[in-house]
Amino acid sequence: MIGQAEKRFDPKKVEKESREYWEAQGIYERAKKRVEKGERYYFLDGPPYASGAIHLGTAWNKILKDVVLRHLTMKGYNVRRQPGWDCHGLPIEVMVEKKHNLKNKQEIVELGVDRFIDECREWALRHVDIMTGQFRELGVWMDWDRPYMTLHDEYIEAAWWTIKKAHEKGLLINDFRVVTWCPRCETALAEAEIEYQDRSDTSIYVKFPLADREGEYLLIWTTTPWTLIGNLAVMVHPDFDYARVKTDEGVFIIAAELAHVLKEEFGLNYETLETLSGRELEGLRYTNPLSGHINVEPEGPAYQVILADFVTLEEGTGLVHCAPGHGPEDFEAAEPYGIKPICPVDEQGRFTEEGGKYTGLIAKKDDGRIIEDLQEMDVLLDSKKISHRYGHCWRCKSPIIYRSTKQWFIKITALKERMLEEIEKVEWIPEWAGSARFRDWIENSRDWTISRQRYWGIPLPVWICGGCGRMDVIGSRSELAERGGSVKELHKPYVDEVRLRCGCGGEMTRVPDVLDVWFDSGVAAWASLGYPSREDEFSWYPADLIAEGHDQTRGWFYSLLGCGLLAFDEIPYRKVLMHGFTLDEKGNKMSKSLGNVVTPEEVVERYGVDVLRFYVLWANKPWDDLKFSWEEIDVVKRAFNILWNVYVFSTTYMSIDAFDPSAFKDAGKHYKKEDLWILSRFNRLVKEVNAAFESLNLHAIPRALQDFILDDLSRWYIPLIRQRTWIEKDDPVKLAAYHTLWTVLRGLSILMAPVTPHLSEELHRNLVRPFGGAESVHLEDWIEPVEGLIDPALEEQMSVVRSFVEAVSSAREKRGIKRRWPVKRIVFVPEGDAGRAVKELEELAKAQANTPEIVVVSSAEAEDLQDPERYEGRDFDHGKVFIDLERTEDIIREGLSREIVRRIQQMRKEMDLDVEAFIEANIEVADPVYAGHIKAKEGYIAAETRAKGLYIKGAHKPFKRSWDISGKRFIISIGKCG
RNA sequence: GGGCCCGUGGCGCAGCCUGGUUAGCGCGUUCGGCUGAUAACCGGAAGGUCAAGGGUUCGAAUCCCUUCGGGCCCA
Repeated sequence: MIGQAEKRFDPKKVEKESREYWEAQGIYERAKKRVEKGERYYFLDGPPYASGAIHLGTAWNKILKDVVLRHLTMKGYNVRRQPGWDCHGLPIEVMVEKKHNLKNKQEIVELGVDRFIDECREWALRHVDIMTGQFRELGVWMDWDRPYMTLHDEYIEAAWWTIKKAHEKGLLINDFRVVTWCPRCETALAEAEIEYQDRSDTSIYVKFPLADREGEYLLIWTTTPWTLIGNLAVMVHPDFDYARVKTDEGVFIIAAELAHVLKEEFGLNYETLETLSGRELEGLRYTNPLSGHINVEPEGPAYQVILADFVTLEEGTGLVHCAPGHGPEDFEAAEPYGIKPICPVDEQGRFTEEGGKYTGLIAKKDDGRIIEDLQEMDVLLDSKKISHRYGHCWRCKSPIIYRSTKQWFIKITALKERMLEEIEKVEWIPEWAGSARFRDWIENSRDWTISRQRYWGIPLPVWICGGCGRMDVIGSRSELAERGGSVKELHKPYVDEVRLRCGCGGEMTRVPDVLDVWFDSGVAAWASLGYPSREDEFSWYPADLIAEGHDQTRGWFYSLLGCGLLAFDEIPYRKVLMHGFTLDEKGNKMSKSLGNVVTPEEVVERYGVDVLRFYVLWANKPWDDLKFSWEEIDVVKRAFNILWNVYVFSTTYMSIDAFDPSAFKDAGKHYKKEDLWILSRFNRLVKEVNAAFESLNLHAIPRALQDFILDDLSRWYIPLIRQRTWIEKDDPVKLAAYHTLWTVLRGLSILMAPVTPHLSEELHRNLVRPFGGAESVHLEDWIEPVEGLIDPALEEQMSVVRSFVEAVSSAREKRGIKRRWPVKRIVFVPEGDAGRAVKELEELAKAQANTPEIVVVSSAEAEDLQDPERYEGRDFDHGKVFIDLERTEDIIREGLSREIVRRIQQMRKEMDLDVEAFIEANIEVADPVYAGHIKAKEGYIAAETRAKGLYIKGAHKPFKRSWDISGKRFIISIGKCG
């Protein structure tokens, strides 16, 4: 039977009990078992990086996923919900390096690569455990004991197989490329691994002397002086105008539009000699003043003016220095001219032998030395500090440099058109995530450099023959074995020891690189299914849904797409829910340095998990950024409190009466208007919630729930049935109210289960489970609306009555008449159908307006109500109400007795009496007229307050209070009976 | 420089796709009320050029264009 709920909502207690119940009864496993024959639904979890603790953003991410998946499970889908972990890569390497205080790669080798790898693995696994615990604490239901991890051999094989596919398609290329490079980590970085931050650098204006014209110079500007060593050309825009200007420092060539800086910045007077288009400057030869100091001869027609469309007039001089070895755009601009890059900078950013005079200097760091030289050569026009955005390594924060190196890359640009076709097949939520944001990213995409010169990652499965140079790509462990290579595990350094025999008789060794971690996660759609090592789970493919933050546009959404095209010529997911970032209250990024970080743990500590879950859905649309606010979360908690109060109210009476919903068969016959109304509202809510789930407009779910619970259920329905709950015995009028309330609460427990799994379980445990319900709310069938119960006409009528009652309240307030005091009658001059609404629902309208009589009249008949002594009128949306102010003796007696009742109830409560306890009461008032009033209502007062004996001016009872009612002094005393 | 998102009372957000009542909700402010679901809650009031300008339309917060401001990503 239904038990009395705890008076106070204690989320932690509720959550602990629900959690323990699930554990003890294996509810998660049973929920999966229940739908194992259902239609399959492949959800693919984006693997969080196993580097540390979860934060609010990752919590939000998993909560969104959990809500959607719980709902699908209740709908009967056989949902795959395997969590994933991104375990390789530089961040973990950096952690281990820090632990051993390692400065560079050489020291890793000295420590031992095998040991280093072991520690990286250990680090990853430990953090997977920690983070798993944190996700579990959020009530997230996933297969925590069988996650996919990128470090498993089976997973690595899937990546190898995919690389092999790329090779077969001719898309795996090994060539020179200008790549972003971290000199500390000594590796290439992907675009996704670069963080842009403001930094201060020296920018310089340099004069490049023209070859055949004494005293005439190209004027260039740069923020990276060290790259001048690799300068091989100067770029101009073909369509811009360039001016030859005469100054005291010589003749300069500068963009016509920017010539004014000569005067403004350097105080040089100038005179324009002629204006030429960029096109006319093409081929003009010049001398790089530093070229004499270096020890490398450039290939091709270097040191000339070349054309490039991307030159702008935003800053500088409109002539851009071109170092093809140190800028991808420079590289591309120089290529058509046959100018080959030089790159006299090694992995650590140090100038090599080729750097001649500059050998040993550090790129970027030693800009000052180069500037000094330029000064000495009298080609430096100016230098100044500027602040600009510059790329930094995402892990160690070192400023990146560009180097031209031989790297392995996927020629993804060849697939651009296919990618654009494929994204059309996907349902994007919101729509613009695909059609605009992702499309734009793809259109601007470049080839994907997948090789990294590091240790902790998936080894590149490429072996090259030392003899003939033949290259083989190995697709699996078994293929490796067939070629005679056995290996303990597929990581470095073990896999590096494998030598293969080449057809030419030579020995093949592995390319020592590992893969970009984005490639790891890119293969997740089949790697997590164990494919191609095994095929037993592959029938799940492709993924029905992925859900990640908008940063993944350039990350996972993209790597999945790219790898999907390599492997299966298709996009490997069908639907994408893209969500936002979590920000602080002011909309700033949460960061340790700003001290504004809010952790999921502290929110849970203060409010409980269900409130957090509800809040992150409720606060805004999933795809907008979430500004976390303690005040807002407090609002959510208050709403929970109100729901809990409804629950307490319900169980208080249901438990006293031992209400059994399953025994009350013909409830329908006894339903009153308000019951039908709340059932109509409830079914409308079900429709709304279902539509919101369907479209993944997840914010609409908690908002609809909250509106229903607060506005319809707590503020209106409960007051309407309050009188009925006080009826003694098994009156069907009361039982019908219970039954209605029970039906709504049962439905709510199911509707809310995906969002607030713990609280729902508590409601379900007490109200539903004992009466033929499933053993957990999460084992219930999802709820569908009953269209026949939705009654728009009744809802409209009720809405009229609500505003009618509000208008009456407003009129009362104006005259200072409390709601407790009845008014003799109410005259209503309706507009439209409003009169009918009030008549149809007259009984409850009278009760709520507290009047024995409501008269509906035409506006003509209302003419004689203009007496302000007698009537107070009020306009509202549906007409005008007049309250009759006449205070008859009946009214005084009624109002007075209700005042007394309310005081006695208050005193009962202060004595902490049971709701059912009986009392004796004594009332004393000096005025005999008032004593008479009370005497007249004796029966009513006694019944309402459960008083067996009610005395007027009798002996005092133990608990005595003095009250002022309508200016009279009353002394009331009560005592518990027997 | 490019792409995208956001801009609605003091604050936080719905509504916009699919144009049509007096633009909703919560917080806050203020006044009042209620009291056996109340360490709660309820109601009234004040408070809005729907960022600005232009256009389409009988009608624009909603559709289109431009501008401004904020954010993210890219260059």
